[in-house]
Amino acid sequence: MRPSRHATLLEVAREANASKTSVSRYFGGERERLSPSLQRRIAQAARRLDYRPNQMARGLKGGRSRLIGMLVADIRNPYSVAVMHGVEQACRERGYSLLVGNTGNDPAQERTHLALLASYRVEGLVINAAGSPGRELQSLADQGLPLVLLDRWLEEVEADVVGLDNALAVDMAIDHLRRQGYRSLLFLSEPPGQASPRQQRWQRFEQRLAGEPNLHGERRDLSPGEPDAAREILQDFLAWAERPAVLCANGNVTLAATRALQALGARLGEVGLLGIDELDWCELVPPGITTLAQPTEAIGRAAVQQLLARLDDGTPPQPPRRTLYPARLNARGSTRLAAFAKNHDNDCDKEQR
Amino acid sequence: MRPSRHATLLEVAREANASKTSVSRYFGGERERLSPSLQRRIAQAARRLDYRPNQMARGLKGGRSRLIGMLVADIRNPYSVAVMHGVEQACRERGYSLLVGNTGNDPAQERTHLALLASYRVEGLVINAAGSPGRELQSLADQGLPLVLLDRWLEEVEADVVGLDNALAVDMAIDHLRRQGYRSLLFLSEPPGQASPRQQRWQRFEQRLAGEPNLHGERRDLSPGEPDAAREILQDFLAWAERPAVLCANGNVTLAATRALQALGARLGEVGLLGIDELDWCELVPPGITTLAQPTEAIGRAAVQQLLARLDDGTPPQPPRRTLYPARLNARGSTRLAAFAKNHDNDCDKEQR
DNA sequence: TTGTACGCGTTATCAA
DNA sequence: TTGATAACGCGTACAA
Repeated sequence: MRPSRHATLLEVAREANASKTSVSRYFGGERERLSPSLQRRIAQAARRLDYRPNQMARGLKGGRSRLIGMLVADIRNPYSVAVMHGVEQACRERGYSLLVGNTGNDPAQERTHLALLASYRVEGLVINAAGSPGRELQSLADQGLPLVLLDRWLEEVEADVVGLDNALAVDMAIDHLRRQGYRSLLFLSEPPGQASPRQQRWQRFEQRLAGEPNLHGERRDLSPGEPDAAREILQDFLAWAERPAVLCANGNVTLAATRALQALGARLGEVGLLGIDELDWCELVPPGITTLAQPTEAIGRAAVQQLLARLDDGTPPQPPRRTLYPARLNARGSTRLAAFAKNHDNDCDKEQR
Repeated sequence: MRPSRHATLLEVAREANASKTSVSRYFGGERERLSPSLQRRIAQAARRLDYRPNQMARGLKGGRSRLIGMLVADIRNPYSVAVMHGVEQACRERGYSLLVGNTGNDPAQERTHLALLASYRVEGLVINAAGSPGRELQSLADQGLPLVLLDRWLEEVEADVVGLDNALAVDMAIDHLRRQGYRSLLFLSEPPGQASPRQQRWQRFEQRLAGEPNLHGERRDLSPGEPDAAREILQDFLAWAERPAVLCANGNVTLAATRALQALGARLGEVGLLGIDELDWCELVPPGITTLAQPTEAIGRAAVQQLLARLDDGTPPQPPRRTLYPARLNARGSTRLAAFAKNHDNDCDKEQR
């Protein structure tokens, strides 16, 4: 049997002894306009032939594909998946389907996928971009395709942005660590590259530490090529740091840092550890790893909402809009320095809940 | 600007002073048949108008949507995501795009999504089903739509199956635990319900233990409703069991069991712990959790390959085919009873590598 | 090598 | 309330 032999609108019409138009109306949500008997005939015929409207043909005629496209930088990243979950839900609720492309952080694949999604005439695009196919994106935006950038954003593209309030998150992290009594902060990140959230987090960190004479801070990057880099960096850091704590810029870094600290035999808490991004295992590794959780699902839903708002909007294009969400602090054992209080005189501020 | 104003084939043809046919050929992969000058003219015109072929119209004409549909039971399950990654890669490599639906283990949503995917005329369907929309699936299969069932399978549906060799996996688990010196085995699972892999794993477990007089085994189910169930079950188990080990039927269970064991203050290794499904954190929780990893990416790729094989196949329908992959054992500290050898006389067999 | 004409399955417009 | 007909954007015989 070849790919599929589907019944068509016309066949249903014939079977029901009705016209194409009536059948179209029946399935197009205008049943009320048909007489009960006609409705019954069509319903029966459609059931007999196992008819399903062809969304492709629909899209062709009406220009509405009912498709939302999503570009994901790394589908194996729990953050991306969590957001995708929100996107998918919101889409379904509003009657859209989701066409996803995983780009594996490869700009070339990003372009390919972008072209592909465009060719399916998606009505909106949610993008978690790796490289910056800025030109391609802008060209799509110019054609009137609503765009939402997730988390990372590109200055050169005119699009809405939805993501985490990175400055606030870093503030929360620093405040928490300071209150817990840590004094030396290591900001551990992957190379910022083009990825704006990493840059923002680092910038805020730098900025905040300039205003905190009691805190010492530095930043180190984890290049993906060198698996042992984390251990060496942390070894250096622990060698001189007093009341040290590590602030991990994302989930990957938290994983690497946790491994490295374990390899070094460090005790979590005595060495502070706080990660941005919440992960399943964070409360599992004793004594629990403190995290700043992103409201991933809300972010995903907000992205779709933005998209559809633009679609429905008849007014001239609004200026790009930024929707930023606050992180939520999950305080756990890895930042409970007090548990190790020994020779430190008691100069930690109180943790306020 | 309304949704999009796209250039059409016809406009390009006019702009290039050529015919529709030539432009169609240019983009349909028959450039060689056009004279160099014509090619140039078309290329330029297309670029000027930022033309992109409309995949919808293409699909309409040729009956080839170039779309593969995938139904995922739970998109936040790392196993599902890992397989999806393989599926997506394989699709892209063969020029297909992936339309995904997350069903959240809800049969109703499953049906909805199925209808949706069908309406986009996907050329094949990869299904990780929760409930069993058997009738709907069979009806799609009858229409000639190639189906691949992932992991869980439905007896009543005539479709290919790709997944883990569950019997072999359980064998590997039991052999490993026995060799390490464990004698009391607890098979911890979510309620099997319709999900065939859980049933298979449990059946094999039962079967194997019947033939092992030295081993004692039992099974308990973790109902999702009661978060503390795991702790109680394990407490009971540890109260009587000698050289106890827990075999977790999937990643979720491993997570719950690990939490519960920690809450009970049990030491991993002294109490054996082996999970089916590999997860990021498994090597992180000291002393490392032993797992049986599924070759998720291979499974995803195999699913697509099956699908496309059926598509290309002109011969009459072959009987459904099962492709089963072996698991890979990651032996870690959580099953190293030897580390706790004290009063046990040394009757553990040697672990063979 | 290039162009003409028709049909894919659907919706929109208009007329009955 | 119903039906006929013309698009939608593209592929493909077939003819030139």
